[in-house]
Amino acid sequence: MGESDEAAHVTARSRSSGSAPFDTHRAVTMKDVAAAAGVAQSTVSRILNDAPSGISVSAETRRRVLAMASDLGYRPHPFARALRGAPSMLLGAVVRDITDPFFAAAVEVLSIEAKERGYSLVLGHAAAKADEALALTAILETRHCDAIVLVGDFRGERRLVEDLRDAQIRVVGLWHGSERSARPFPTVIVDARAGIHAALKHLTSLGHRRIAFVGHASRYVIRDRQSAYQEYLASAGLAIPEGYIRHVSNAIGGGELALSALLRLPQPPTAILAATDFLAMDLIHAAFARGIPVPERLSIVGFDDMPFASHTNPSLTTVKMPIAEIVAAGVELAVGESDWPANGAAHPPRVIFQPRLIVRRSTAAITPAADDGP
Amino acid sequence: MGESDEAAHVTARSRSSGSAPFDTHRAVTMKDVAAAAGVAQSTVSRILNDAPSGISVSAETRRRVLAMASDLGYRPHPFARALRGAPSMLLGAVVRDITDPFFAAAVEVLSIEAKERGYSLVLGHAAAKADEALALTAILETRHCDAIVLVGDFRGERRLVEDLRDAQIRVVGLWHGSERSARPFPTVIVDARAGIHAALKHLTSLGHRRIAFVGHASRYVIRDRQSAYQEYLASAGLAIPEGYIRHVSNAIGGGELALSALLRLPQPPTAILAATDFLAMDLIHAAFARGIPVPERLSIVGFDDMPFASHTNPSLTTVKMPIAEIVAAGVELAVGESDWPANGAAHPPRVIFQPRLIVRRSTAAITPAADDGP
DNA sequence: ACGTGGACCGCATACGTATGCTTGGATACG
DNA sequence: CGTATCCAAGCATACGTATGCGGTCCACGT
Repeated sequence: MGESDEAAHVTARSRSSGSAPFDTHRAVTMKDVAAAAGVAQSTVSRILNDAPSGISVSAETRRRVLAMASDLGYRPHPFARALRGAPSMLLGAVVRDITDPFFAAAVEVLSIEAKERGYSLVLGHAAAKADEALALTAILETRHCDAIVLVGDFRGERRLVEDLRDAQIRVVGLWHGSERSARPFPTVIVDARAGIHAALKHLTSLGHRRIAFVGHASRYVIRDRQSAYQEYLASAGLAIPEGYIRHVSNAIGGGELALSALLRLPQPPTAILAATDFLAMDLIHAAFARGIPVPERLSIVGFDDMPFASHTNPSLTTVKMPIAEIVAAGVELAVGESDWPANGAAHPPRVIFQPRLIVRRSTAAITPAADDGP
Repeated sequence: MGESDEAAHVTARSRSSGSAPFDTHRAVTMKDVAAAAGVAQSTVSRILNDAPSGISVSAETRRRVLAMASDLGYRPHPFARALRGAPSMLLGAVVRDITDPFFAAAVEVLSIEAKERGYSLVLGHAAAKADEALALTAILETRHCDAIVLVGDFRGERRLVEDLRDAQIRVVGLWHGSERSARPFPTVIVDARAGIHAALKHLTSLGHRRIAFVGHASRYVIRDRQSAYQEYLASAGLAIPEGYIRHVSNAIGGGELALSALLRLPQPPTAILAATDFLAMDLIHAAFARGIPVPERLSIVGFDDMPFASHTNPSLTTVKMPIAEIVAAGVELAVGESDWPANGAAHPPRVIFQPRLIVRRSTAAITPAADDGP
């Protein structure tokens, strides 16, 4: 122990020269490279950046500088570059609720998509219950970024949206707003109405007439889905019995809550349209816990086609979000060669993708037994 | 159309003054604030930063400057600050495989934990099949960060680890390495051996004797779990029949592959230890598809306790990773007041957390029927 | 009246990089 | 031999901020 103790002291002393916590003896700069190669810093800069045009450097000098740069392990300092006006190659992402598996999946894709264009992703902060002040912080801190992409619907954060609209930076909203809502900046969305209608058409074609809706009412996106649900059933001439619309939180336990309420109804539904896959999964789990087989006595359809939707038991019939396409289009709008707003269009562009119904095993034709009520 | 067209032209012309894609008419700087308030830029800096000591500014000047700054909407320029040596408040995260739900969950927690300390998260790139060169890129691009945290085991990327060890920046590895492996930088890990042993003890106490292992062999972490599995069964005097260790990819379909191979064995297992919850879930799904009830005829235990583990059907018996604790400890090491390496310790610190067995419904006591083979 | 000190604030510089302008030298051309 | 031309590379500056240092003004003390 004594020996290692001594060694420790030596290490400690040899480290104590700097005030920085990590004793980072100044990274090597262009100046260092220049000095080592015996040229001016500007020359180093030109060589390393392969100056666009109008310059010229002798092959010998170039070789020497490159060798020195490599020897010394020179790395460009991104901040100094950005200070000169170069893009920071940082893409800010403000995500609605990062604990939501659906958004997590979106962020994954976003990360990959950004990478392919040479951008790194900066995760902004947007706590689920963020007050206005907190939301604002998200922008301030994201000011290093070349562009910001919103992941999720932020219509609820009016202040945030306004600040973003007025910000001197490109902003793109993914899943922000509906086809009918205003668009303060370019958005990429999905035609939720069409998706809901497809899901309901599927259920009615299986013979279902008593279809309930379970969702998280405090989110705009969910309200849109609910509207589409009501609209479709109305146009199909089907009544929505009282209590068939259940508002529960989009968290574990929400499904159980909704299901128990629905089962207490005089005429329980034979099918449930869940506003998200997460809720659908929770509903299936709750149903099994009560011994109600899905889909034999209760059909359940979700929305999103989140990563695990194909691996629940039973696998989930759902409406597939074209996540990859949406994110790709968003990134293109954010850091691609989009010509908005310079093209003089009256409104920011809005790209709308069509979702697709994925029929799996959580839905089945209605049976007499089910029709009697579970 | 004609009128809006004209308006469009006006817009286009009024926008065409700058070369920047977004015509960002130069953000307001301290100089602007200074000019507006009739003071020097340095004075503005002092006032806005509430100079630490030894200065003094008249209340009147301070008021005027603050008012001007607010009026003009001044925002500090993070790059310029960082150039002066201030921390960038950026925390780099290099994640093993962002498409893995377990890591996705870890990133979520990491994001929140970083936020609480005022840091933003920068997602580094580490494609699953990244070659050495690509891996290196991850650091270069992360150079803006104050610290880097590795999420996952990177023992396979030797070059990356070496570069990181020599880098002039704090690095922390989460889930990197085992209790016995070398540690090039501080790490926070979990005692996987203890976890595996607890899971196996649970299975043997339920009467299981024929226990298979399914995992993804190309990952170090999984190999550690496999070693622990072999070690325990050996010490318990249980043989591992040939073919009981199945190496499949940690992706959808891997479970089906492993299960079909196991069922073809002369003596199929009565229980399966899956190296990850993801695989366990896939195995359950595959079992149900074949009409094999879990846990009645086949017990399955996972590892990780990923977000959905409690909501599969049946819910998953698994070993719970203390994700929150691990991430918190990691962030503390990365950006907290850790005294390493200045404290002269011979090795970087290594924090080891204990996992905990969570018994749910995917495991059950062995039955005569199961013992006959599924 | 003259020095002294304190309160208040401006000047100048540095951080690392990119780039316009300039300079030195060599070569070519008249 | 003088001048125009071109290549190679250096000088200087700007980006936005933080800070050591120096300067001005006023009040006060002797």
